[in-house]
Amino acid sequence: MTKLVQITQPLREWMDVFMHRSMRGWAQFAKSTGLSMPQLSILMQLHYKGACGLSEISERFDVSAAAASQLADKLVQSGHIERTEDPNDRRAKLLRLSPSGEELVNDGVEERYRWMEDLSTGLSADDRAKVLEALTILTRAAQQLNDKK
Amino acid sequence: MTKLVQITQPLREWMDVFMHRSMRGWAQFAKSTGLSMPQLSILMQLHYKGACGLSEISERFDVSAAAASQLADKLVQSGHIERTEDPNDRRAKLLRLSPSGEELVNDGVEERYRWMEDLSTGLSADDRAKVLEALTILTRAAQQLNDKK
DNA sequence: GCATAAAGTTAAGCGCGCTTAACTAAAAAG
DNA sequence: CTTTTTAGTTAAGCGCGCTTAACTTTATGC
Repeated sequence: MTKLVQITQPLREWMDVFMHRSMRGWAQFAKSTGLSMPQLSILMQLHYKGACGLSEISERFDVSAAAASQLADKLVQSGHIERTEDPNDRRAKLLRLSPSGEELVNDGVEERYRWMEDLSTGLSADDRAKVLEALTILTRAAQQLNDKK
Repeated sequence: MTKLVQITQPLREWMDVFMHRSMRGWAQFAKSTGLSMPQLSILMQLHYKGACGLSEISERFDVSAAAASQLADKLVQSGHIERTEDPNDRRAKLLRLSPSGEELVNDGVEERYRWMEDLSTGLSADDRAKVLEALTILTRAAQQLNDKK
């Protein structure tokens, strides 16, 4: 237990800093692009998980099919996504990022990365190596935790 | 430059995992409490930065004074914050978390922490020590970066 | 002391995200 | 081959967050 107590404090401090930073950052980015958070979330989803149908959007974001359809509509109209027919199922539509949508998400993600990269470039080579190793450990642990559940 | 290239990849992977996780988590938490994200953000603010006036809310969230006032209204009505007079300036109001508001934010924060603590408890003592050290380094670096700007 | 600035409130109005309900069309099940 | 399920759309309606505009009250600057 003493080990856990020891690690708890730094863990929490880091999470506070990082969560604050990234949430603020995304909110600002959304505002700067004129997108709402739900719209931006859909773009992010398509970026990270690839093209999918509307029902998948509706499920992952826990909203009605109608809501998903309407959100997608706006994103099509603003040119950020493309809605094509699914060749395997003529009921379904395939949503995918348009080139401009892809660029937009990339810009947002890059902006977010930049802060952390600035952080790491200010470190000594030694510290940077430690951070690198720790993040690799954490990322792997997160994947394992995800797989289990 | 090779050092930077080396660290870039793990940094980005970790950020992807962590940002995803925390954003999803907060969105779900907001939904479960019946609060909107703007409302929750104000509660978080009061939690981390302490009581403040409406003008400060309006400034930090980049919304009009009217918007801030109305949001505060709802939070008062739902019992999450208290709006009292500022003894030093009779124009100003002081917003602070009510006990129930404090509890709500704490619950949300705890929930967020838990994931990361679960992550770290799955690690070997050795890895945990490395993570601990790295996060301490990063937190300090973040504070320095903040101070500079 | 008087004009100006600052803090907050209230009201009208707009777009958005969301829901339910009613619908079309295609796939799956029997 | 008919019934049921699944994917998606459209329309009506609601609450919310936000803005501008008009206003009150208190503090500040000259």
